[in-house]
Amino acid sequence: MTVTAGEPREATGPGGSEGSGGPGGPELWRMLQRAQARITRALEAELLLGHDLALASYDVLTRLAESPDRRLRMNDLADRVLLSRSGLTRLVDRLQRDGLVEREACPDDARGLFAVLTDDGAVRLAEATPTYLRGVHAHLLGALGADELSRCAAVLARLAGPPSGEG
Amino acid sequence: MTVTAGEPREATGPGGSEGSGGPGGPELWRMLQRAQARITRALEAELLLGHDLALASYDVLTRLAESPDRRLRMNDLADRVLLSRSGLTRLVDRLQRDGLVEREACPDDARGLFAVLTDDGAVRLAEATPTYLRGVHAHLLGALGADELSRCAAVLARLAGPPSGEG
DNA sequence: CCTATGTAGATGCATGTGCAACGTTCTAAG
DNA sequence: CTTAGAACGTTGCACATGCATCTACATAGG
Repeated sequence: MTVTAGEPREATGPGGSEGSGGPGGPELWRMLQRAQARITRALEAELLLGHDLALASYDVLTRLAESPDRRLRMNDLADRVLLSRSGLTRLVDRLQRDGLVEREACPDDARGLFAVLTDDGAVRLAEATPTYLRGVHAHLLGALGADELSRCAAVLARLAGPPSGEG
Repeated sequence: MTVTAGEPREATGPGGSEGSGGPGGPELWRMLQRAQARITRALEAELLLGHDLALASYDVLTRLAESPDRRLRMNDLADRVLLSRSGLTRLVDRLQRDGLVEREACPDDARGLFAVLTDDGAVRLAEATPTYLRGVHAHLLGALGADELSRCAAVLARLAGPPSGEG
């Protein structure tokens, strides 16, 4: 058995315009990973530097702000934020320590908890949002054309699966 | 890095919907994150389940296998693998514990180390590669058309920045 | 030779993450 | 009412990650 079972020996490189033949798969995936990591790090650094806010925290705050009554069940929040349940528990712990979020029991279901955006959290989010938006434009949109943008949106929508961002 | 004086568009305050005017920016970024996370988790789970190999480990093994003499300086490897220096140190530690990789001093530079793919590591990589490829096809290519694929490749190549996979 | 600056990796520490297990509460079945 | 099973959220544990720091080596300048 050879080591290179299905590995593309040597790709044509980033400029190669091969649309079929196979090497597109893993290579595309690598690039997707790289792109995501690059943008994530840039955004995280800018947010952290300017507002002491991690990207995940910003996401939580945003989701909460988007939701009616600024509140969301932990479970739903976890889905939107792309974190495990335990991960969200810890993150909300931290946010609560910082006074950006509160936990509130919901009367309907005694085992359910709401994460509620506090006033302080809303302010912090409002302060950080311009930085976030600026970062997204600089790192994502800056490298894209308008047509590519819409195309990617369609493709990514399929890859991202269930939206889970709509309420 | 200088944050160019971009136009913050609309810094929607708390409660406002950020998407008004164009769903392109943050929404696209959200989808990119979701897509990457989704595929990463699926791949990681499959690789872990079938071969006791984390995705990062698989990446390291692959990079090593692609390189001449199956070896790479730690620094170069860290760039390719999208990990910090310390992160790579720990990962190679684990890989070395498992006998998949070895460290070798290089004669040119006494402070430099090569990470070398062992025979065992090559076997393990060969075993895992079909799973990996299958996963990429299932989760990435399965949702894409051929034309979308090449388009995305071009876009992502730009977003991913320097290839850093080429010598 | 000796010192100063830069580079390659490794390590201490703090943090973040997920899995598995747990307690609690809701729902269904008897 | 009692019991079984499922769902919500939290916690114990191990692990992975990054930043700042540290050691060892390399290179430039005296």
